Amino acid sequence: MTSIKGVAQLAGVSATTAKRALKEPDKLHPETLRRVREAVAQLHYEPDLRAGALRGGQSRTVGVMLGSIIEPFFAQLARTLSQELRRSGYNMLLTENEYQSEQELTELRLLYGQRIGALILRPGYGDSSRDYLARLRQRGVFIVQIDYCSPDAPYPSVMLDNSGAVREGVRYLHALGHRRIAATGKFDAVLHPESRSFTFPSAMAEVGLSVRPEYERVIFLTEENAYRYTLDVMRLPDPPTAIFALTGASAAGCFRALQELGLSVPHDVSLLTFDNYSWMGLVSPGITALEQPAEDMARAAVQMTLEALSGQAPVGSRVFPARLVVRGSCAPPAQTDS
Amino acid sequence: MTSIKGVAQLAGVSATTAKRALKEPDKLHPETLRRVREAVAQLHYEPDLRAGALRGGQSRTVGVMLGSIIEPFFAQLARTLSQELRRSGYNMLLTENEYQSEQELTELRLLYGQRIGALILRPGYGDSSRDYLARLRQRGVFIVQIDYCSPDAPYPSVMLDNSGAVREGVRYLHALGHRRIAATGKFDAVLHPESRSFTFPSAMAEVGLSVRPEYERVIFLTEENAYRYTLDVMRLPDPPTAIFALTGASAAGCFRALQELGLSVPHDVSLLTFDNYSWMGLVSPGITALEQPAEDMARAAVQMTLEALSGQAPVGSRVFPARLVVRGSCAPPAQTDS
DNA sequence: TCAGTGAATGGACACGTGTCCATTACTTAA
DNA sequence: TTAAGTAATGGACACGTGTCCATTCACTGA
Repeated sequence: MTSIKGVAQLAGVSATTAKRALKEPDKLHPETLRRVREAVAQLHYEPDLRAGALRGGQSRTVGVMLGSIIEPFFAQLARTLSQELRRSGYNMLLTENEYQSEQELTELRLLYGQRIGALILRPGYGDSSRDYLARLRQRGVFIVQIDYCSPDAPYPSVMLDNSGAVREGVRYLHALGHRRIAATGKFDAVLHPESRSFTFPSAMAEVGLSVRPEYERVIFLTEENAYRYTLDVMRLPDPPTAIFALTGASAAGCFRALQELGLSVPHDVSLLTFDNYSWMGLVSPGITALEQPAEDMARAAVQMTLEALSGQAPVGSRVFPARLVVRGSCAPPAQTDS
Repeated sequence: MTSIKGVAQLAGVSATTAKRALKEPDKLHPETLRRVREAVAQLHYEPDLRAGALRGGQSRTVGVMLGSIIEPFFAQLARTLSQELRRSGYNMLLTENEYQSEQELTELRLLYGQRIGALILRPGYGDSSRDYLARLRQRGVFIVQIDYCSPDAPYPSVMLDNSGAVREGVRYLHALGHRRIAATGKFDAVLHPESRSFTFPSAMAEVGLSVRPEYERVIFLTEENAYRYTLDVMRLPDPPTAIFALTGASAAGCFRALQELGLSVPHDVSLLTFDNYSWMGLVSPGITALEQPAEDMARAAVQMTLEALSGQAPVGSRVFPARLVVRGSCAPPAQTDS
């Protein structure tokens, strides 16, 4: 029983006075303050933040739900989110939905059991948790989306400029002379509702190209699926001269498939990817990548959260540009086609 | 105000009865049960777990402190720890100490503010948090160490068999014919107190070799330091014919340095590493690695935690063997030396 | 002298839950 | 018929904190 009462008893004051020694030391007589502080030190008293939150209605805990902790992009997000929240005295409760709204719903229940005051969310695909999120919001939980936005979700967001990045990538490959370009994954409202795959066809059209139907596959973006996809399209009669990996994880699958096929990058085929992971500088050739500013995005999300929790005016969404990191995996195609 | 009282009021029963509908439905009249359940559904009531923990003295939250979330090994640990704890109804509060006990102390204070019931800890280096950990333990917080043990820390642990793995690695390189072997980092009580670097000299002695003094550097294990270390030792008059990277992160630094020096692996120098990270299969040649069973270790730590929290007898520490994954980065040295 | 002021401190209550004991009504056995 | 037992339910209190109001006392100014 090392509560504020124990401290008060040892210092010979009331619980209220003891608490004031911690929160409003100015209002105390110096001698009283000294006695209370001595008691605190002697008992190593530390307040129970749960009890305070219970009474105050204010929660110092922020829930963070990401797609997959072991993805370097999300790991970096998690680290920066945690650091920034800590710096402001908040705790982070971290979970993952593995990109599925069913799992998200389960995890959200547990988060709300801890009465999180805000939620930083990379939404999963599907609408299983839509109603639950709306209820959370209605109960005062501030929600900000990061990295991906559910369709029609009425919450502010911190996003990469995915459309712009896809356009930049396509322009880059087009300028090198590529005409047959494949992207890992075709847009699909259920399995792959990302704006990257959504934008790809129009980005191609803007440079006067169209996506070959035989390159289009609806896949759930994992390394394994990207691996199989690459094997498939590279065995077509007219294989792509460039592959655009829409996530860092899928790039690993693409690269592995190209290695197994004995294809030389960038001589036989060019590879461009989202996310700048450290291994991309270690392989030969290095992979040219569209880097996401994960730390900046995390900081923005925390800032929006803190502002909302302190009752400030609602802030708008934020969009960050990608940065093209040129390495050696993209080059003009060996044989130009008409 | 969607508390149990609201539910009780709507169902026309007392708060006690409403609670029983959730915890001991057998003790209720079927009709009453139905009414309460209807009220729960209508209000979307979900209990505040903090309040329950406050009264019950029992915390359903486990603190997890790791070295660095963005290290794949720790990321994998975090994922499995989270999943296993969730499965048993526990929440995970995740933090990192960046290998330093000073930061660890700060984070521990915040964790204890949430009254964690147990702590799964990869300790940082130094003794800044030793007393605080002892106090936590005294207050009933179960503590289990994972991946690394502080010297003299009286807590159970879940460890890799680091000594055995180092011996296996050295024997493997020795059997290939290597005599000049360098390990990233010399043992140091402050900067690098790991048993891997501690064991390395005796493992060498067991196969009749000694560590060349000019290979020995005390370094804090980061990718950058391993990079510089490799540049240094490979420029010596008698450079090593094999480098033993003691962590996956340092392996990246070693590999980058070898690339920059224009050295061919394994022709000019062999590379063996701890941790089997996915990029190690993508580079050419693939890196031969001593894999840690991260998932098994996480499951063991959770099991020990749950047993301790349920008041069972204290369990002993557990040790897991490493698994040698042979790829292409180790081969006999080009020129044998006497 | 007295009302007014401000500093210093204490006490009661509320937050939402779990635990313990009390109460009511109804059934069963002697 | 009565005592005992059981099922079903309700009420009071405690956990550790924050908030609000009350109390005491000394000091100031008219």
